[in-house]
Amino acid sequence: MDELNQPQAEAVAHTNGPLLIFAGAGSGKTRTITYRIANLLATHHVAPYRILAVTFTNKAAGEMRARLVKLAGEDIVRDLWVGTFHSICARLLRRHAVDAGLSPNFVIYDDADQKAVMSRILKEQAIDEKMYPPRFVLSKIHKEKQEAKGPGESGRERGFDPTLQMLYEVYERALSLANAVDFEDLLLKAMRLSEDPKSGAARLLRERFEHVLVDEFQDTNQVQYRLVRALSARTRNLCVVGDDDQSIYRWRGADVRIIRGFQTDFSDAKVVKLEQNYRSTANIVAAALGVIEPALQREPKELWTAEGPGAKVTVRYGQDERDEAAWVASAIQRARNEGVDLKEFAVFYRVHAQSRVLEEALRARSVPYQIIGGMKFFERAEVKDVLCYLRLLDNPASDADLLRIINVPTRGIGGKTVEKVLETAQESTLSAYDAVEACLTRGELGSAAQKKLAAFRDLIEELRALKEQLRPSELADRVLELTQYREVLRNADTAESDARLENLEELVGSLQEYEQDAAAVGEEATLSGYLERVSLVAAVDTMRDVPSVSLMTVHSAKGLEFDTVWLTGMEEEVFPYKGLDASEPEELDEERRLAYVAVTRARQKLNISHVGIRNLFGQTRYLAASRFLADLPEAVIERQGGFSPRPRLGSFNPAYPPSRPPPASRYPSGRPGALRQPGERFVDADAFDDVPSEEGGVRLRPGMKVSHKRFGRGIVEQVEPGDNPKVTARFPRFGTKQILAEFLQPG
DNA sequence: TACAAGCGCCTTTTT
DNA sequence: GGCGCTTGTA
Repeated sequence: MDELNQPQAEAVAHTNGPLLIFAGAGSGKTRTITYRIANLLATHHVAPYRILAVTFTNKAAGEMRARLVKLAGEDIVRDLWVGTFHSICARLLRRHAVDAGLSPNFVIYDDADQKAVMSRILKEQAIDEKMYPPRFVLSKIHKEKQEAKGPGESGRERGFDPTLQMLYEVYERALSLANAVDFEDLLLKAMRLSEDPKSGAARLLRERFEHVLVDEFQDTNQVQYRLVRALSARTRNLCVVGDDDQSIYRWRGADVRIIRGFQTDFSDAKVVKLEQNYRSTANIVAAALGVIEPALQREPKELWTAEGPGAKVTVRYGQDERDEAAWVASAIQRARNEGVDLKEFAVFYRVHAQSRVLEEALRARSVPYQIIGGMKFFERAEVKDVLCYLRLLDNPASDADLLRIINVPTRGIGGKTVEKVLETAQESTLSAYDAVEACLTRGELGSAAQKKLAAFRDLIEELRALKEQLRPSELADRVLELTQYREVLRNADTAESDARLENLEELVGSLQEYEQDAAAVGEEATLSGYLERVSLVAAVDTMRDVPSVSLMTVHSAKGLEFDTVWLTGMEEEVFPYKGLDASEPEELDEERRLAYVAVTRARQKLNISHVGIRNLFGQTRYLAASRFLADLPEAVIERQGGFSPRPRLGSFNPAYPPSRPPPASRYPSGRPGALRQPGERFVDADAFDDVPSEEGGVRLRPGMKVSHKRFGRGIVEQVEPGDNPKVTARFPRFGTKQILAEFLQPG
């Protein structure tokens, strides 16, 4: 215990009653929590299954477990409850499903599933999607759920018109019929269950835990707060750890006032402040404080460090995003040539859309990188398809899954037939799958449709029978066989269909891995268990421990640290992000906190960059330096490439003109079609020299990478010259296609 | 019914 | 620049 400083030791030793730990960035928070738990286990002999520790990501949970194994031993750690809010809630709900109004095999609908459900509802209710975009409706509903408001409780005074009200009700009914929950439901249902004064299950829950610990407490929402309060109500041993300066999930319902008001709710709470930073150099800490201090509201505290100043923070002004990417990538390449481990490098940006240019620059220099977030493995079309089969087998009531795979791979069941099935489901309040059966019995379909639908029903029934006898991974394998998914891809026989096949084999592999994990902790490997695990992976959970640079959004970077960090895109409208509501100063504060999180991730060296012109979302914009840069203390920074504090909109700062005007192709909206003449930019029919043309366009030839609006990236196989050149190209998700060259972009 | 093409829409951050 | 819905054709 003598390795801990004074406040850390206090936080470990205070084992009775509410405890609030304000843990500044880099103040040894994880270490403190780990020691605290170890102390509870070893000194106070608390049974491990009576300790609940909530972390923000599965990765953080894994790391905490790993540390505890060293301190307390594997056998003990196995019985601890460690996990994210969502995974803990899912676990509790499976145990007490009936009390929560679910069956234990409930399915978790992700964003795409939820949107599909809502789109269908809008169609059924004949509501114009333009007036009520599914995403908008869902965001309204989620907001209600985050504040524990049911469909009956969101009146007009909360900005809920009767239509929204109705949609909320119908959506809830649809999920309930499908035995499905969304992310908010996991929390809300667990909270309702644990608060229920009458239910026996609730009493069990409330008596279950002796100690409850919550990490990243500044990012909890009302429902999560009520849940942990209920779970710790008996002993009041609730330990919360967080830093209000790092609260960055307001848009997801997180309420920074919860941590700030904790002492009001628990007037006897012991408060400990960890303010010594052990992570970063003094210059970086000074930069971080410069960024956070102007925030309107903060809990009073001061981060300090005993470290030396270290290198200055580099602030670089660049011409455009390509220039920025080249700067980042070549610096990383140099460091790599000197033998530095790329694992210690990270590049941050505000939005995912900024990653592409960085990727290209890194790839051009053969620098290995990994992108955290963006398109996940489990969101790939073929992987999601097979998961939907598995989900349907696990829970046939799940309409969203049935609708996705009823004609995948294509088996001749068209829109008409599906419509008929849905009508039947609607009329008789059946699940879509039951409605399939009903349609077949009634025999109102044409004979071809009847036959095909019956074949589908037989397929699902056969698989359902197999489900009882096989392990999940074996079942997945049978799905690939019996649906002919594998066969269809094999027949396509392109490099890309091979890639899809590989993804599917990887999916089967991930099921096997799950079975091994389950065996290791002595649990039964169930399909539900696997599907739940897949639904609740965070972006950082997929981060691999390999020697490569990590690219991620600042949000994903929370809780991580690296020796060297590049913080890119520090411009007004990008960071702070433009869509901010000017009437809400709290939103600007949150952007500021986000910048603070970014800066405090770096241990040794921080590089910040901003540019004058940026292409984002297909628009070219002239950007001023982020206001947050002006808050960096001049003494700790060194500038490169000059500085443009506030260029006027639409003009360059005369001191730093770009060396060449942006190419015309950068103005898609201003000059549509200027470079879009078929044959001019993309294809030269008679000469296949790979000489880039003046405009930066490239001639197409076999073997070249191209991208298509719908099919994504692919490879050119053949080019058919002519006035209207045609190209045969292969696309990973769609196979080989013949496409007019004008619809292809190189790269 | 399947597929290619056309068109309009959006566009933060994520469990 | 990407996605999903609609339209036209085989």
